[in-house]
Amino acid sequence: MARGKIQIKRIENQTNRQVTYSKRRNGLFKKAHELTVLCDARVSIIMFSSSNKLHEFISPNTTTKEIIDLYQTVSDVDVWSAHYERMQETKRKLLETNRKLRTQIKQRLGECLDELDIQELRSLEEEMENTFKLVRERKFKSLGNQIETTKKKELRAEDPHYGLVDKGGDYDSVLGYQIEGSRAYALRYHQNHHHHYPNHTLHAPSASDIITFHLLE
Amino acid sequence: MARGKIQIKRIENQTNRQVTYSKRRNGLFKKAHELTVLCDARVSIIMFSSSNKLHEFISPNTTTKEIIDLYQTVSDVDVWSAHYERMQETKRKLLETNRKLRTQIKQRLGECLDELDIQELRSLEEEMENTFKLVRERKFKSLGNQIETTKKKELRAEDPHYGLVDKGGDYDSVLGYQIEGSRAYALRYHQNHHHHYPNHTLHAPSASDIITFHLLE
DNA sequence: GTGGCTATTTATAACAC
DNA sequence: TGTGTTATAAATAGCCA
Repeated sequence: MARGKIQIKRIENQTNRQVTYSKRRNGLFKKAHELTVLCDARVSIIMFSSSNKLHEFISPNTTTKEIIDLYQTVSDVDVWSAHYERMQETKRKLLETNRKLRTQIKQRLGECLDELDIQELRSLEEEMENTFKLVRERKFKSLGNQIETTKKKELRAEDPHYGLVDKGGDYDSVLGYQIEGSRAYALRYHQNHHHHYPNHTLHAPSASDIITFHLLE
Repeated sequence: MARGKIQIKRIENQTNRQVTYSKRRNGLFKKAHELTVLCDARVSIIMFSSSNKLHEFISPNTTTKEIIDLYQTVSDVDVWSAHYERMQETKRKLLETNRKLRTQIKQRLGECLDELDIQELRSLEEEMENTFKLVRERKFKSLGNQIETTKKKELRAEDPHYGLVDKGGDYDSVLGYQIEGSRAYALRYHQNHHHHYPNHTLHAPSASDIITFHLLE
């Protein structure tokens, strides 16, 4: 018998509280189940007792994970906000950094020069010249190494048939530029011209040079 | 009047179902609230109607996020894994792209040339020369514009005091080109292992797990 | 989609085993 | 701890606004 009006107030007696928790929990779950069936709704109840024991109810034909996923999608209270927003922010910054890097590369391909002022143009000009020289040097060195290697090889093979200069003149056809990267995106740059290098006696101009940058998104 | 025994079976009448949903939902929430107060428990109810409308109850002094976090920790249901992994993958790709972009810029500054083969060096050399020319042209054009502007200004101001050549002759001493966007990002993952409770199937941890992403500079 | 109303059905507090 | 009983409080279906 429910003797006397029930006070909605914390039950101080530990035992009574525990008993009430158990009974009312069952009542709540029963109601939830009825609601599910009667009204064709999906209900998730997650509860922790004062002693931190977990009990849950979930409507048949669904899962707690589903409900929570849906909850997150539908509600603006994104439950996972702390992590989510931090990761979103990180992503935003990475994309921004990425964008800047792409711009810089474009400028080094001679594009988007409108955005630069005179000082920047001057610096970029200088940079291009410097790097051009560095790369040329490096190329010579690389060529030299290859020639050395080839020379030694040929000597070892006792095969004096080929001349060194001829060997060197054919290098353009030796190596194929390998394009790495699957998801080709962003920027692609094809070049197809001959170039004359006034101070460059060793250079053997190729039929076509192709430079391709595949930048992943 | 509760006329007749209630059948726990889907209410086919759309209107009645809606009304019952509304009323029973309130009843359920009321019960949940009472349980919260009487038994000092924490309850989260998330429900979706048959028309996919979201309704939720959450005990005072807590949040749905708290409950779900705790639920995830205690139960084996990894509620966030899908989102988490998706974002991790995105971040990983962005960082990788970033790294490649940086490498390309470095190569255009004459660094990291060791990684390039002879063909790549040749292409890069050509690129540098081309861009150098383009930038130089652009610079001249820009300078020309400035000189024109200055000339007109001075003519208008009737101030022949300054020579045009002197005006333009000092540009090289101005600021160098700054490469920006060279910040490095890194990701840290902290997780406190929760306690193991051998005798409890489900129990709340005393310390919650924390996942933190640090954006490093 | 609420907010009464009322006859009934349900839930449950207190007690007992 | 759990389970049952019972007097009473609450919930609520159907109806009207």
